[in-house]
Amino acid sequence: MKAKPTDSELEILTILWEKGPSTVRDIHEILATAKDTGYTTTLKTMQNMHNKGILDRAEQGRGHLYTPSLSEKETQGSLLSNFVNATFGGSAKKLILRALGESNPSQEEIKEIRNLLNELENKNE
Amino acid sequence: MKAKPTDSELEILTILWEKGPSTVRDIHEILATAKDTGYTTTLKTMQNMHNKGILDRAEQGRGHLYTPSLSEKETQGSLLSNFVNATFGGSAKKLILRALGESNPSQEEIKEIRNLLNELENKNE
DNA sequence: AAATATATACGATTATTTTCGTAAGTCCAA
DNA sequence: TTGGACTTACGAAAATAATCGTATATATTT
Repeated sequence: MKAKPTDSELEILTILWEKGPSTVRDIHEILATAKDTGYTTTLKTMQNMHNKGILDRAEQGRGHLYTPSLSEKETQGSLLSNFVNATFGGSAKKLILRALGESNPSQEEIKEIRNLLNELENKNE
Repeated sequence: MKAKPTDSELEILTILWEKGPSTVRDIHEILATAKDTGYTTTLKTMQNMHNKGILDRAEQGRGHLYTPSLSEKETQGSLLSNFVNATFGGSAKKLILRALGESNPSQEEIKEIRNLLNELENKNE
């Protein structure tokens, strides 16, 4: 029953997925290359996330080391399911067809998707 | 440069996509079956959407008839692109693989997706 | 015509999100 | 041992979203 991250929180999660357990300083330095924001803003947001149960933290020297309390996959899955319901009336097929149509998948990517389709088909037998 | 709809606004857009041009009353009656909310709340939200340029409206009798100012497809496309960037680091492939893995596509749906993959492949030649 | 029903407009309240200033503690170096 | 660099905690302001009450106008019914 974890809370859904806000947009700002998701930015931080994305960095944590990429970099692994990090301090506020670590996150802030990366965040600050992309947008103009103060250190205490990043700190506060991460504290909020910790209070909501979105991030775990451990003592490390003077400060803390933060990690997401759910895995990248779990969080993406829950956001995806939410998004499909809200935007595509719950139809994953519609979302997939639209995403395929609008992205420009390479031959390699098309192959990967085909492979997964084959697997899914076999599972259904 | 249209504003991104909020969650509440998206609920209303979804009904408009389904029902076509509607009055506040029309929308509210449908909304009220799914959640406990007051008429003036629905009215205010639709007025906000009109002010933001998300909805157009025309006089009809005493009241107004509202229509989305962008098509269902345009809005879904823009929300999708936003979501892929924020949640899947911009990788449509990742989103598609995840959506396929977590939904349970029927044989029929798998077929449709394969067809689209074939089309895309031919286009790239 | 008077009462009733229905529509909009508007402002106010509450909740949530985003932002940051300031205080206070800790560590290290001059 | 004093001062700077860095940390967290806390609170509050500012921005955005969601909710609804009340006033007003217009139509419908009796």
